[in-house]
Amino acid sequence: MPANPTPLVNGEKANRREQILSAAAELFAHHGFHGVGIDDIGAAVGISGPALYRHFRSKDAILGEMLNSISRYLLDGGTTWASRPGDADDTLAGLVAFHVGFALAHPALITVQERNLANLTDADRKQVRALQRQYVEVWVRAIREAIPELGELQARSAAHAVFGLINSTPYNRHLGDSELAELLSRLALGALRAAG
Amino acid sequence: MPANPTPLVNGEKANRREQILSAAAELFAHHGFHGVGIDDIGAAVGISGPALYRHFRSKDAILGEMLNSISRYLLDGGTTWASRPGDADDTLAGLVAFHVGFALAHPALITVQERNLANLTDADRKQVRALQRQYVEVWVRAIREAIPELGELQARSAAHAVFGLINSTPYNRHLGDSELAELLSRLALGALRAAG
DNA sequence: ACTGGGTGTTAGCGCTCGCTAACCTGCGGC
DNA sequence: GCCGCAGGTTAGCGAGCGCTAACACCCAGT
Repeated sequence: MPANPTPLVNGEKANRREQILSAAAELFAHHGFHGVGIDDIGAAVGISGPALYRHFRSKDAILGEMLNSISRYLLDGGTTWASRPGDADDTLAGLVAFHVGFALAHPALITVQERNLANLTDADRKQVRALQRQYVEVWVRAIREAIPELGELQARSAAHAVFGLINSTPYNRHLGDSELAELLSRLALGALRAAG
Repeated sequence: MPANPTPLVNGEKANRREQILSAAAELFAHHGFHGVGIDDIGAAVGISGPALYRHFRSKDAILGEMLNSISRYLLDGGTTWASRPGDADDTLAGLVAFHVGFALAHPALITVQERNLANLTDADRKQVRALQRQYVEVWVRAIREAIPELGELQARSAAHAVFGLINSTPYNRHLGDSELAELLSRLALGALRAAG
């Protein structure tokens, strides 16, 4: 896990840019990119409308920076966990726990990343897609080492399926955080084990 | 499974309304509700713009009818499978297979239903939510009968997680349909079995 | 033959949106 | 004590949106 990587939105004593990103994430998650106006985002951080342009070049740039930093965070964390010493099962369990932790801590970011890729600038989308592809590759390698009977394509499909499973956190607010984390991890690992 | 329930979008020899719903589903899935204009939808079925209002009262009505029919189809199918005679494991496997089949046949509808609930009219959203809640309940009951050591809340969370898993079909186009169906079913059942 | 409903067209209204322009204010550094 | 800039304000532009109005056409039924 990155040591102190741009705090990745926590809404507390963040500076303006981070405040804006945090508020925008929540709004985009609820209403979709096109459903949120520049004025809405401004209002959510106590300034009004065009003041945002002191901090971001455009509305697209807000989404771009948001998705880029999410993808980079996941890739960095995933890479770190994947390169830890330990056997294949532990590595996979570590990856699962890492992803579950993120999805639990930032359901809004999960939602935005899943829904708003298409609203990115071409350049931003290319970057984000590249990062996401690398993250998937990390998972594919880890899965195939832990469950060798899976082929490349099966492992990739399984990875996407497990992302879908874990990324259900936005719809999953009935259980306490730690109990949900436990459950999701068990479901994810159980699914993968059953794939072999 | 409903006998011959409004064909639920297949784009072939459907009548105008169904053609429109099918095209709109694809567009909404790719660009989001607000990212698609009335003219885009018209163009996709070979008519232009305002002609849509001969078939739907408003753009919101298109989305409303789309999500309503999806939810109703799932609930009907789920209820049918759940009330089949057979032991709890078979029932659960049937539900999984039913949902997998739908997600494979209609990835665009899956995407739209996941992303665009918030863009519905208040009245439509209430209806759709009610149908979805009932569908979840069907699953919760089936899960708890097959895996009695799960509590109500755990079963509900597991249901949402499995939906996320199966609904990964839009990102999952590398494997052939039947192989993917097989894999997703195994993953889903494996996850649930591991939850106990 | 005529009529009328069903289905299409184009023009254009009114509104909202992203963004820019022009201006104001508070404050740290010389 | 003044300057300059960071960060805020309001007014308003141009474009695009959903939707309506007004009109045209085809064809089935009498």
